[in-house]
Amino acid sequence: MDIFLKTVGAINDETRVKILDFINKNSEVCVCDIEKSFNMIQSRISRHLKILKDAGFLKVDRRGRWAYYSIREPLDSFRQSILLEIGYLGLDIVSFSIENHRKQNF
Amino acid sequence: MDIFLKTVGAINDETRVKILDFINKNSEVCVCDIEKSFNMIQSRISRHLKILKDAGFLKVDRRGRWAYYSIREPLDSFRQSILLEIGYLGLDIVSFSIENHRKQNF
DNA sequence: AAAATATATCTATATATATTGATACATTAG
DNA sequence: CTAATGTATCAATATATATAGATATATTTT
Repeated sequence: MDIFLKTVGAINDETRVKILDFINKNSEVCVCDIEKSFNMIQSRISRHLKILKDAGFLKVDRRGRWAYYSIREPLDSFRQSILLEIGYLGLDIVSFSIENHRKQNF
Repeated sequence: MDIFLKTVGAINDETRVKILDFINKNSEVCVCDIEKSFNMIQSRISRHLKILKDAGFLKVDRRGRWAYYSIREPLDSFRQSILLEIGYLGLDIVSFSIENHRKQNF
């Protein structure tokens, strides 16, 4: 029950639903990408990312001074159905351009 | 987004998850059945049932002085996946005996 | 080493939600 | 009609969660 409620609690917030959808559509993003696209202060985003990660939706990969967040794989069918449902919401694609630091990594 | 958050908010509560599972396993129950099985005061149960109903999980059928709650049909695939996941939680089956007033209705 | 950058965490406060007890309303029994 | 029963709603309070701003930490650049 605790894990279920943690999972559900994580998506019971408009900001986190949008962030989750954003990451799902952009494969891998750093906190600063979200910060710029959502126009929110960084502490708020970090907090939401932690909640989504602890709920089993995200994984983090720290490279250099950046923390890259992406959808955790493999994802169980319940969380998959949640991502699918969020996809149906038709949330606006937030403008997002790959930063210079990332281009250098490719 | 509003409907999504209402749906998710409805299952973001241990009591409601248990009530939903109870109704799912018992097909159709009245408020008093839940009251007896869960040992909770009636106003609390009515409030939770309203939230679950407004979130699209339940339907009510008023017959006589009783309000019978059951899983709404048809249920979309997202809510179905939620019920399935709740079923996996293996919540204890709460003891439940059909009341006399219900036997008379059959 | 010092400054700059990216992210995480803490603290105080604001906002939302759950609970209880009281009360209202509707239906049925006497 | 009146009392009893089942359910819904309201008001006050308790508890949980979100937010902003401050601060901490870790990495990289100079």
